[in-house]
Order: sequence, then C-alpha cells, then structure tokens
Amino acid sequence: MRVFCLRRIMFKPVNAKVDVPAMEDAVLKFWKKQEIFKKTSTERQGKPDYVFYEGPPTANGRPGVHHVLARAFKDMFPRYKIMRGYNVSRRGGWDTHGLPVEIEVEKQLGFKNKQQIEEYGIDKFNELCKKSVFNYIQEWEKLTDRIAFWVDLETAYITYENEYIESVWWILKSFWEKDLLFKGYKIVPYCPRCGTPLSDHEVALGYDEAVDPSVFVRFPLVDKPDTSLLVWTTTPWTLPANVAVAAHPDVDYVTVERENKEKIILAKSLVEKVFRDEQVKVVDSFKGKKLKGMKYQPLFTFVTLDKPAHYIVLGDFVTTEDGTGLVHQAPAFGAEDMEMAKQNDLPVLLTVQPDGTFIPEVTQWRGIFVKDADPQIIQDLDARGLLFRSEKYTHTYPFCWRCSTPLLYYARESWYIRTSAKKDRLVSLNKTINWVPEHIKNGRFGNWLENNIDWSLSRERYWGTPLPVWECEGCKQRECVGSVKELSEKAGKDLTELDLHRPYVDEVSWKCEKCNGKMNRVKDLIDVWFDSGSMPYAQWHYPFENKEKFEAQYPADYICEAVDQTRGWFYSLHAISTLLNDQVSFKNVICLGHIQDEQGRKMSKSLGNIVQPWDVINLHGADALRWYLFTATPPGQERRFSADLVGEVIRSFTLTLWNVYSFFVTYANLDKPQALTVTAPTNELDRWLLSELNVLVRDVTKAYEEYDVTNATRPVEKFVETLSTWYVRRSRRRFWKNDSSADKQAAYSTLYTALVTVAKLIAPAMPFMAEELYQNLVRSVDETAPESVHIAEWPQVMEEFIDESLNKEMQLVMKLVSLGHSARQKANRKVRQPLAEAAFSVGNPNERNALLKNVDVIQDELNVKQVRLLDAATEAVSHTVKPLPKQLGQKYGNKFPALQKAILAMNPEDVASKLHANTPVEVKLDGETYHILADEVEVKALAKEGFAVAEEGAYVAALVTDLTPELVAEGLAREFVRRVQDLRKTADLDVADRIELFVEASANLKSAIEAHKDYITAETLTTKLSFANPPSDASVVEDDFDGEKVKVGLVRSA
RNA sequence: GGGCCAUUAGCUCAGCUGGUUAGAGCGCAGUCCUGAUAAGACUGAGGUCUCUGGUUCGAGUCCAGAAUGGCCCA
Repeated sequence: MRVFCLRRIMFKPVNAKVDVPAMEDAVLKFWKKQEIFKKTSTERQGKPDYVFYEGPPTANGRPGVHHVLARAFKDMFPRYKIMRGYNVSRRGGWDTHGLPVEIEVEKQLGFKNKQQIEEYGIDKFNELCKKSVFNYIQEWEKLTDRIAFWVDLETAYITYENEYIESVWWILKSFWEKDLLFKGYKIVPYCPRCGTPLSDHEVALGYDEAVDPSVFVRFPLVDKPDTSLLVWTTTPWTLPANVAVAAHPDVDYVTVERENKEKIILAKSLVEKVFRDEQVKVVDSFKGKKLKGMKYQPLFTFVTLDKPAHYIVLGDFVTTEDGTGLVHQAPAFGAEDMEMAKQNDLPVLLTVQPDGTFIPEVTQWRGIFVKDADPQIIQDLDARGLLFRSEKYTHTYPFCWRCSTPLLYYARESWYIRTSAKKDRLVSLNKTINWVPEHIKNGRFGNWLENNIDWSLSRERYWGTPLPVWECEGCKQRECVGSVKELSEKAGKDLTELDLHRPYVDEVSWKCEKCNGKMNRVKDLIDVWFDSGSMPYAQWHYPFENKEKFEAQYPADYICEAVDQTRGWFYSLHAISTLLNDQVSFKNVICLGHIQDEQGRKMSKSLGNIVQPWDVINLHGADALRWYLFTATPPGQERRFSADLVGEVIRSFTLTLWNVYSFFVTYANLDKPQALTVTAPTNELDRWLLSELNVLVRDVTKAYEEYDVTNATRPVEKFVETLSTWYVRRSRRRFWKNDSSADKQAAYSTLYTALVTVAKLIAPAMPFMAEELYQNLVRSVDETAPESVHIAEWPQVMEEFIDESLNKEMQLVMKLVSLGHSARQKANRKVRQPLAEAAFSVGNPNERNALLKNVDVIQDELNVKQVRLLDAATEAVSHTVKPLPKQLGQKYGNKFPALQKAILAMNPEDVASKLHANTPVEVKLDGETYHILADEVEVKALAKEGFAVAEEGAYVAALVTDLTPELVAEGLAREFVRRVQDLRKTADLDVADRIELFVEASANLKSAIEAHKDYITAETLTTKLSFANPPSDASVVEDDFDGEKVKVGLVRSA
C-alpha cells in the first residue's frame, strides 16, 4: 500500500447530489485532453502483450443497444489487463462487404434483380456500396466514444481495402495449394424464372401455403419382385433423378403382406397411418440397418449412370413423422440428398434445366416446367402399377418474393473450402478454448464442428472480395492467384494500382500455359464471413507487411460477440486459423445472449419496442448502462432491457457509493487527517472491513481472470452496500469526534483505502465513476500517482488482512442486531428508548463465543444496557433441538430418519446442556450407539414470558421491555437531543458550530435533561444550557412528545 | 424437423459437489432511525421452484419425458 504523509490533505468538495451524465461528460473531456487512451498503451510499451480482436461491425445501419452490450463487454477485459500491466493494442475494424450492403443500395436504386445491377454498371453499383458502408460511421464513433469503449478507430482495418483483400487472397491461395479449395455442387433455393439463387433472407420473404401432390410410390426389389419399398414424396418431378432410398439405421421396419399377397416394406410405426382401415399381415420385422445396400428397380431410366445407384442407404435424418420412413433421394434437388450422395458416392442426376424444365433426355416430359409435369408423372406411375396412392397435401412452401414462382431446390456449381478434411483438428483445437458460457464449447459450437460440412464459399454477387481463381476458356485449366505481384506477372503488366473489386479485376486475363486459351476470372465473390475470419492476418496485410506485428498479435487472448456468431465470426476465425496454422485464433471468448424488451420479446422495428441507447445514456449515463449489462443477467443469457431497469442501478449502486464518497470527503476536508495509510488496524470494525475488502479484491480478481463478468461485478455491489450500511453507520461517531485520536485516523485510513480500492475494482466496468473517485481521492493528494485510474495498478490482495472467521462473526452480529430490531418493533419500543437487556440464542458453541465477543456493538446498535445469552445457567428457559439433516444425513445416510426420530424423542434439556458443554450425546439405535456432536444438532433456547421475541432459524432475540424510571429519563434525554439536532439543521448551522440552549420543559422532561446534561451538551456541541427565555434572535422550536412539552431556543456561541 | 439455452415472489436475479425452514434487490404497505438527510434500518404481504414421472432416507438441485419462450440451423 502506498505511504504518503501530508501536511494538509484537501479534496475537491463533493456534493451529496450527483449529476451523473454531467460528471461523465467532464471525465470524457479529461480523457481527451490528457489523451489517456493513448497513454494506456504508451505507458505499457515493452510489457507483455494482451491481444484483443474486434469483431468488425458494419456501419451501414445505426448502432443499437445490442451493440452497446457487445462493446461494453469487449471493453472490460482490455481495461482490466492494462491495470494488470499488460500492453493491449485495441484496433478497431469495419466489415464492409456483403449482401446486406448490396440490398440497401438496390433499395435506394429501386432495383429488383441482378440484371438491373449489371445494366446499371457493376463499377457504379460498387461505388455506391462503398459509400454506403460508412453512412452511419459518425453515429458509431459518437456512441463508441460516449460509452467509453476504448478502441482505436483511426487505424481501424477496413475489409474492402486492397491490402486487406490481398491478404485474403493469400490465404485462399495457400488453401488452393493444400487442395482445400475446390468446386462442387451446392443445393440452393433457386427461382427458375429469374434464373437466380436466392439468399436465405430472400427465401424467408416468400413462404406461402401451397397445395402439392402427396404420392406413395412402389420401388420393387431386384431380388424379390413381389416385394416393394414404399416411398412418399411431395415432389414427383424429382423422381426421374432418383438414385437411392434412405432408411434410418435404428428405426424398426416391417414387411407386410396385403390380401392380394403383395408385400410392402415400410417403417413399423407408420403401418396404420399408411394402410388406414386395410388389414395387413406383418410377415417380417427388422432394424433399418438390415436394409443397407438392398437393390431396387429404378422407376425411370432416362439418364445413363456413371456410378452404381438404386440401392438403400442409411441416414439419421430419416424421420417417421410423415410418409413411410423410406426417403427417396435425388441429390440434385435436396441438400440432405446431396450430402448422402457425397458420403455414398452416388451419381448426381441433373434432370432439370436452369429454366425449370426437364432436359431433353427426359424424353417423355422434355421442355415441360417440372411442377406442371407432376400430374403426368403420377399418371405414368399409375399406368405402370407403381403408384400406391396419390393425394393432395397442403403445406408452407417458399416462392420467389419477386415473381411468386415456386422455388426449386436445385444443384448449382459452387466453390467450397474442404473444412471437413480438418474436422478432427477443428474439434480438438476447440477443446482448448475457454468458452463463456461453457456449454457453447461442446453444445452449440462443438456440435456444429462435429457435424462439419465443407464451407460453401462462393457467392454470385458484386460487392465483395473476388474469388482469385482464373479459368481457361478452352481447356478449363484453373489457377489461383495469391498476391497482386503474382497477378501482375501473369497479366504481364503492373497492377499495383488496380482496384481488386469487380468489375476491374474481371478485366484481367492472360494466356493459358497449357493450351494458349484465354484465362478469365471466375465470376464468383467469396462469403463475407471469410473476410472477417481472415482479420487476424488481413488487418496487418500479413504476410506482405507487419510480420512481427502479426506474430505478436496472434492468437487473440480475448474476443466477444453475441451468440449468433457461432456459425459466423467464431466459426470463420476458427476454421481459417485451423486450416492455415493448425492453431486456435482465440483463447477466451464471451458469447453474449440477445437483448429483449421488457416483456421478453425480441426487439424489432415492427413491434416498435426498440430502446435507443441514447435515450438511456442521456438519462442515466454510460456507467449505469454498462453496470446494468454486467450485473443484471449472466452474459450468455438473453436479457430483458429497459431504461427503468438501468435507472435502478443508479438508485441501488451509484448513489450508495457516491454517498459514502461524499461522506468521506466532507469529513476529511473538515478534519484534515494526517495520513491515509493503513498498516496494522486495531479497531475491530476496521479489521473486519479490511478483511472483507481483501476478500473482495481476491474474488473479483479471480473472476476477471476467469472471464466471469457476473462475479467480477456483483460482489462489489454487495460490498459497497455493507460498507455503507454497516461500516459507515457504525463508524460515524469515530469521524465525528472532536479530538484527533489514533482511532479517528484509523477510521479515515480504512474508509479511504476501501474507497480507492473500490474505485480501481470498478474501473473496467464503470470507467467514469472510477475515474471521478480516483482523481479526487488519489490524484488530488498524490501528484506522483498514475495520471488515470485506467493506468493505475490493479489492487493487490493482502492475505494478511483476511480473517474469514471475523467475517463470519460480523455476519452473525448483523443478523442478531436485525433480529433485535425486529423484536423491538413487535414490542413497539422505538430505538431511542433504552432497554434493560437483550438475550440471544444462537446455533452452536462457536457462535456463542462470537456473540460474547461483540456485546458492545450489539448493545450500541440496539440501545440496550446489557447483552447476554439466553441460558439455562442464569434462568429457567426451555430448549428445542433440531437434528441437522446436512451434517447427520451426510454422515449416516439412510439411518438419518431413524436417528432424527430418536434424538427428538430424548429430553431436549439433557441434550441441550450436553451440547452446550460440547459433550457428545449418545443415541442408541438398533443395538448400535451413535455419538452426536454439537455441530450436528441445532439447539434453540426459548425465552420465558415477559420478553419480546423475534426468531429466525436457530437464532432468537429476546428483549426485556419493562422500563425503569431511569430508562425512561434517558429516553427523554435522547428525544430532547433529537429536537436540538433538528433545530441545528433548520437553523442552518455548520456541523462544527458551538451553540447555547435556552429551554422550557415540563417537569419530567426537565429533570431528565438535568440528569443527562453532560450527555446532551456533548452530543449537541452546547457550551451553555440554561432553563431561561431565549433571546429574540434565537431559533426556536416547540414540541410535544411522550406526554411532555418542550420549547427550545438556540443561538450560535460567540 | 434438429441442436443449444432458459423457466424460482409483481419485476430483475441468487441458490456451491442433493440436506428437510428456497434467498437478495427493486416495487408495494407499515413502523422506525438519523450530524450521510432527495440517504438509511426494520417489519409485512407476495412461491404448487413450468408440468409429469423416476432415482434417493431426503430433489429447486440428479435422470427421463412434456410444455412455453429465445437463438442458431434445416
């Protein structure tokens, strides 16, 4: 602890009332003027690095509360680590590419399809995209600044810059070289009229009710032509592309025989649903596994096969909700089907052309739109005896949001990253990451990795990083380009200045090495997630520049985003890092839940329930908002949010802390204590507070180390509460004493230490308040201290101050005092009236000792003359005993109920007296003897008649409420003091002013005042008390209480 | 349809490896205290711990199933 002795300590006066937003604005100005943010890194040059990655947002929309949430959590740990002495670089970043940006511009231009973009000009279109991504950047900067998210936006990386793109290309090239980048088929929702695939959100726009055929079809087995598989589908047009039938390995299937001896295979649980009233005989029963590989006769043979097909495959996705438990597989028209085809090496039959009509090879229905062909296909199957049943089926189906054409799920050529090849590494590296909350690791994220499928990389769009693959028109030879230099060499000209976006990059071509044909870039862009996942490399233009910087800043110690990033940024970072470096790219991650409105509904424009961050900040300030987000809900959970909930933070925490702070400053400025250093506290209360304080430092530090935000903040709240309601209240008189005793000095030092330590502990969470306290409490008395709390050193735990048993003791005292108050309340005895005694019963011998140690505190708090134990030794009280299930149950297991019964059957007085003396009690049960110990049974004393009693659990407080004339007189004296103090206040006297009193009082009161004159004059700083008429300039009050009358006049002493 | 999460007082949340009497704050009502005074203390009302089964001497806590809500994916 710092030692500094001062001749004269003087703090900036603190108003008990605080204007939080104004205070925060002043702190913001201070930070800016002194360039504190910059200093957090200059002050830590050469210290070990702590690495934070900023997940880049897009600035083409306004920032909302959910962004404040993420930014508050992002900010917290870098601040903490700086105080721990680390060097933390916090570079901002902006995500700038992608479909949402394009859609905004399309809206602006009134475009409805891609063709309009091409006609308008890709160059002009992309120029607009580039502009629009920073539409709201000022909003973002303003908010980021105001909530004190310290991130460097001046040097922020931007994903559309050439350097960034070049790094991304370099990554793609290295994947290319490792054969991790390839072209394959992807099933996409596709509009055959517009001739374009639709993005997920476009698909979501167009769901509607549709009536489709529902047909059950026979697939006769090759080896047993009298037996058929029964298959259900709502898309008969996909049947010509059928290559397999899928069954679930663990589902029960049966062969049933119909009256006409026909045999049919289907899932057991669906027999009744399919055959309805028809009686069928089950002739065989088996698991789906047994069907594996069984061959059936193809329904159609339009297309020649290049691989074996038409047999049963096994898949977990098969359900028995609808249909027959046997699922027709057409890989070209379903994502699951395509996945099965990959796993089983089945052929992919593309029987449909991009315009949605059948290919010429499907001779029977060539050129017909597939949906229109459905009835004809059904008819054909019926004619050939393959149709079991045909009905109509109503369900929701996606339509094109532009032209209402039913969408087809359709195989398109697409580029992939072969992540599935590194699945094991993705999984095992993930196990080394610290996820908060933990369940994400093996749950949402872990499962996603376990079921890893290749990363579909390409997008047929305009505004994004172009896929750097060139293809020969002639021989289809392909090359991947990994840098601008390489591109220049191939093209034979300097392309350093080339904008790496479309359309410019599309214009670069060269001659094929193999056939001399023209090499053109494939038209695809890449998934924007690949952009953001590349940021560890691309933000430094690695490996073209900044090699050392990259190495020092990889991997990240900490990242933080909302839970929707599991398959977004979290995945793209992890996948790229694993494939490229076989290493994690982040070690700790906090995964935040989403924000909901006060009713637990999600915030959306259509519901009109969006809370604007500025509304909250202007009202309550950024600290309260941040603190609310940290303390209210565990980070991973979705959280309800409203301005009112944030306001509660001000009332319950901010103001409490501020009160203690202003109390301290007010009295310290009056008293000018000599030193504020804590060495070896002797006062019990100081020892206790410092013990609790160091426990707090220990626990909060541990929580920060574990990225446990809740436990890094909530305990501080609890501590400040106790600091205020117990330490300050109990110590008030120590600060108020006139002398300057060592005890008073100790009180100042202790409270000062607590406040300064709390300021540091809350600095990462409540940066403004922390700074305000620190500047006044520390900087104003010690100019050599670090300039800002955010560069100050994190508090050290001083184990020697921690005394857990003292903490427990004090907790017990608080509990007993609270019970005592409760008893007073029941007996209707106000605290100002002294009572003769309070007696207590506690649970065990340790607590008995603790009580005896603290009688003076309890006496004072409860205003009683004597405190003691309720004890058979001193009076006739009775006892009850309660065998404790936790102790006895754990020790004796299923013997507990019998033991409990046996103990309760014994004479409680015998049991009590033995246990009070710490002697074990013998219990005989089933021929065995058990020795029951004092801490295994709760002994409770019951007060005799004439006490006012309050109890809770093992604890009993009993007050003697009879009043003697002496007690009554003392009570009256205290009532009198109260009147004088109120009068001092109404007369607007300073707390240290001396006064003269002129009193008229009724007889009883007068004699009480005379009897307690010393007490009264000392308490009220009275130099002269006379029973006389007050002078005309005196402040005067008249009052009646407890049947007495009084008139008091007060003047300030000369 | 699948995966993950949540469900405890009017509201926001605690409740450790199971221990019988489920806590806190806010809000509400009442009482009190006060040289922190637009603070503070105490008391009270308010709970079938979402439901149904199971394991156990004992379940808010563990297991299985269901319901509701949320997120992600199909």
